[in-house]
Amino acid sequence: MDTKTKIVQTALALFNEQGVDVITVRHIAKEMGISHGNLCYHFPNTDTIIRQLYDQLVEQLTSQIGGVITGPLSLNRLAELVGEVMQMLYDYRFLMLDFAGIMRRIPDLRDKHRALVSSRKLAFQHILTQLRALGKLREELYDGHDDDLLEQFFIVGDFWLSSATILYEGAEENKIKHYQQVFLSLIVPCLTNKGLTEWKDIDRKKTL
Amino acid sequence: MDTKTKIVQTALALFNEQGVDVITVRHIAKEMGISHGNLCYHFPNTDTIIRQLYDQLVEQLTSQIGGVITGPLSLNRLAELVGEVMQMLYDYRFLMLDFAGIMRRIPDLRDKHRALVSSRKLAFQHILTQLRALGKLREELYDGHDDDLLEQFFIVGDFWLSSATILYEGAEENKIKHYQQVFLSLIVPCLTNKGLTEWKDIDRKKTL
DNA sequence: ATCTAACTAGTACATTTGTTCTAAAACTAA
DNA sequence: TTAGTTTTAGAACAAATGTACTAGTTAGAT
Repeated sequence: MDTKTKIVQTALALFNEQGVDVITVRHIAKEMGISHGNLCYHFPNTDTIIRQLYDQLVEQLTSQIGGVITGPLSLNRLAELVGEVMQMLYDYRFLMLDFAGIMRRIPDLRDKHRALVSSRKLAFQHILTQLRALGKLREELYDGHDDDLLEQFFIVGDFWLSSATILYEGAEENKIKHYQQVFLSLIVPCLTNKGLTEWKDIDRKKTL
Repeated sequence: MDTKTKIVQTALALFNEQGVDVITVRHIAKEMGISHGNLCYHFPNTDTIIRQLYDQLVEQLTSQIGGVITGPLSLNRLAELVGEVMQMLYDYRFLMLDFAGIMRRIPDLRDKHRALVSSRKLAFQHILTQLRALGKLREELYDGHDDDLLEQFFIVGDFWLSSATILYEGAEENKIKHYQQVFLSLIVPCLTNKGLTEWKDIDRKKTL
């Protein structure tokens, strides 16, 4: 395999295991069994690697989300999407666990992320209107509630992993499913009776 | 003022301004105009200072929350409580912005925080039952929805500041109020018509 | 007045980290 | 082959940091 991609992969693993703040180029080089001089030839510092990893994640996310908002939408499909996105975030969990710190240290990423959020915001808005058109979502409870809901999506979506490392005590393999449920329960109280029945139906099927 | 408390205060200011990860005992000492040897006499390292600051915050929080759950509860009082707690978290924002990292580095704090969360969980559960008894809160939409709601509280409550540093673009003095609104909007879709009218009434009064 | 403990300044040292440089090795194209 | 480019290893250096130590100073108790 290409040294460059191998560096990125090794870095990802180490970041996820030990945290992005304690891993240096020397650690990564040692883990790979190459000299750190060599590593610095490809990536002068860890921030460059982080940038690369972030780009990878964003690429995966946008293609995934983009695929969904074009197709037909059901609550079931929405639930699947959330699960898939969360799995991706989990694969790059080092980013999510130091989000604020990384974004402060690397301003490029902050700007890039804002762009990503804008696109995600549009996607979610699209989903809300579509659900409402299908009679599954209640009307806004007050002016601007949709915006508040979107913000909730972003906070829970970006920081469920941080919260999990502190509070979650269940089995690791159920973690994503658990927080998928927490995320989706943001929207459940906003469903109409029609939407709610559909939702409970999904739930029933899954537990079978 | 006591040197010890002055160290803690200076550290808090520097942590909040520049981030907990870039501030060392030498920085704090320099800012205070004392030798870092002296500072290390009082606090051998920054982690000890962080521990102290965390304890301060927890003390403030518990006394605040404890005061509320004993008294009579209205949605208005709940909104006030959320605002007050958020103000406290803002005063110690360095903690919230590196939450996962700090908790990983200082395991004592993680345990302490879990205890805090347990008590907060009870407090919130208490609030939910009380609101429901007063006919302001809808029944659970599905079995376990209250638990999901509590988790949402904790994620939004602990990480609104992190999200804000990345996404919030409004005026600094409106920040807390904005996220107070986002937090409270978690519960609004779960209100009964009675609760909703009361809620809108608060809103109307505030905007007057 | 004196003794003791608390406090403070400053020094010193080992590690770590980011960064740069040199030179050797491997590879590629003509 | 050969010339040039890319890749690699390793050394070297400055700056920062955690930690420990020494030696003064202060303040309060007896």
